[in-house]
Amino acid sequence: MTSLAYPNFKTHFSELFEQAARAVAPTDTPIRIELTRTKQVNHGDYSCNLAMQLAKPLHKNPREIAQALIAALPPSPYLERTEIAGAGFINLFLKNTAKQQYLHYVLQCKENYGNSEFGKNQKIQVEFVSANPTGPLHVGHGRGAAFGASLANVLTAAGFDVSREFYVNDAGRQMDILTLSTWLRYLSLNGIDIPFPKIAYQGEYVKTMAQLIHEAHAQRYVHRAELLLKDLPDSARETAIDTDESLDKLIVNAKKILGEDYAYIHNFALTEQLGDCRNDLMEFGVEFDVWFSEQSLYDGGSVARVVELLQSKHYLYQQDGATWFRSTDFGDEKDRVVQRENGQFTYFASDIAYHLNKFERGFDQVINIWGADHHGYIPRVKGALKALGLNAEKLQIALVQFAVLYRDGKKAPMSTRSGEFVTLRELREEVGKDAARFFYVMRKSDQHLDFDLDLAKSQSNENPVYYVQYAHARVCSVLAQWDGDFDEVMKLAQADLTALSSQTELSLLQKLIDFPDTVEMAAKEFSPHIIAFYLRELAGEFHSYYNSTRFLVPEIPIQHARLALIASIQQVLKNGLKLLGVSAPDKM
RNA sequence: GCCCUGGUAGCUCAGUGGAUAGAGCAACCCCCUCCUAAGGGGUAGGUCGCACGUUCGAUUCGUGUUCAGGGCGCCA
Repeated sequence: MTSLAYPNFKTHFSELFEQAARAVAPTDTPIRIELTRTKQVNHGDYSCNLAMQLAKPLHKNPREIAQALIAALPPSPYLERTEIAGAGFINLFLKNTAKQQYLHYVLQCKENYGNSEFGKNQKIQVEFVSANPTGPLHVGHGRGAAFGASLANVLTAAGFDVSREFYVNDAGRQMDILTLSTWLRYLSLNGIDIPFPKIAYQGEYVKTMAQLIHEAHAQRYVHRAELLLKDLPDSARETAIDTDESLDKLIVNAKKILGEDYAYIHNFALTEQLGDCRNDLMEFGVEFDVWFSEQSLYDGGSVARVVELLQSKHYLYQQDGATWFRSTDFGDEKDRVVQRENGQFTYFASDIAYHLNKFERGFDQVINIWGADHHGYIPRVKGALKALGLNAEKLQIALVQFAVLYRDGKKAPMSTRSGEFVTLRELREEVGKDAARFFYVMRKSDQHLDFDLDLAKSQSNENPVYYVQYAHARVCSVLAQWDGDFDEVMKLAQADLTALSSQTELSLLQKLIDFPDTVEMAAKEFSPHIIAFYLRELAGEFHSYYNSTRFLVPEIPIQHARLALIASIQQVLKNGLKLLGVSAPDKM
């Protein structure tokens, strides 16, 4: 192998076929070079269907075309032979030496192996989680977090310039309800008891915040109950409020009574909850580059401005006192309100401003990760972008289905009512970060996920997380027992590798070669689960190898060659697990 | 009613316009004087929901149909 600037074999062969096609077919023939990995060993390593594609435009027998293509194929130092098979497949057989020498490349790249230039450094934003900071994250948010973080890692590895963003809904009515809830709990601590509204935040964490405020400021925010209940029906003194209308009145009264103190409680609750959320996510291995405040869009006038902009483009109209956006012009089912009768902008309005802001920041691509229950929201947001004259294609929405927890074979309740929901923190405490991260991305994101808590906790061969991690630990253990030092492991990159010639070894080599393509595929398809499946397959082949073959054999060339192979496997397992946010332990 | 998803082995799920449709679990049989058995080997298990169409070729694409889950607020 003269050039150690190791190519991606798929790309390399694609280029050769491109040239061959030009020699065989007229230049204006539309061609799509498709190289796929074969499933069966006797079909070689890669397969190309070009001859069958060309059969129609060239009016020739595919096998005949295949022969012509092979004749026109420029020579490659990595290619052992080609074969025409079946209806006209061209099967490519890699040289064993090409596969063996490839290990040098893997060991040189180390933690960078698997990375590619696929994304061409394009700026891409991934916005995910973006949960209301009104309480702890629950297991539904967990899936969005695990998916988004893994996707962002995969995109980074595939050569994109990724920015991870959390949109903080710090402006809406939900924050007002949290503020009110906190204050009511605080009043209760001070002996002023008003029946706690059924639709306010019930969780214990609200009481905790109230306690903290009480400890820091004693009676400073105490006011008479009569003032708070002004304009509300007399029944509110005895029975808890359960309508949105009454709750809104309470909020209005609270703002009036507290004046500037309202902002204090609001900010206190926001800071507490956001801090808790950030902390929770950090412990889950999920971090963000940007925390974007919704309130800032109001403060800076962006929301009002974007509404005016739509107005000037005649996409808005008045009806029933509200201002509507003509989203039906862009394929939505109905028009949507941007400004309510009471003058307040809707969440949709700030969302338009937010998306405009994203586009103004110059991303080549913007990805929103939403819960699947938001799918009906897509046409109106894209519609708004089109109305603003922006390229809505740049925005892609990845929908994540909910996860359903199973315990003892039965659904675990996941209600958000009355504060009794399973939090992400509880899940992490129960099954651990690694199992949670892995299980969340084991399935395609747009599929329902059955999360088996017992399986995730089990320390057995049934647990796929341990299966992969164990493969890594096993390699570590072998390398630890080898009486060479760490520098010698590096020197393995110089080992003579021709000893790696068994079917199992060649298959493992090919599996390692596949890793960058797998990462690229996962990035292209927004599908980190592909990495999880890949890792399980690689671990499986390794375990099988481990059981069939001894590595620490007396013959040094064989020993070094095998150690180079398992060291490479170790590296790829580690790199892959890192993409998923799962640790690669040395010992288990 | 309209709009999304999905229906693949007993269960949970991958997969692809192509060559004999895969994995894990469960079931059954086997393997530790041997680098971690949290492992491995083997057996068995399928009309890829149903029908029609496009194609040289469909489990994959399209249409219809059926079943299941979700979504359709001046909520976020």
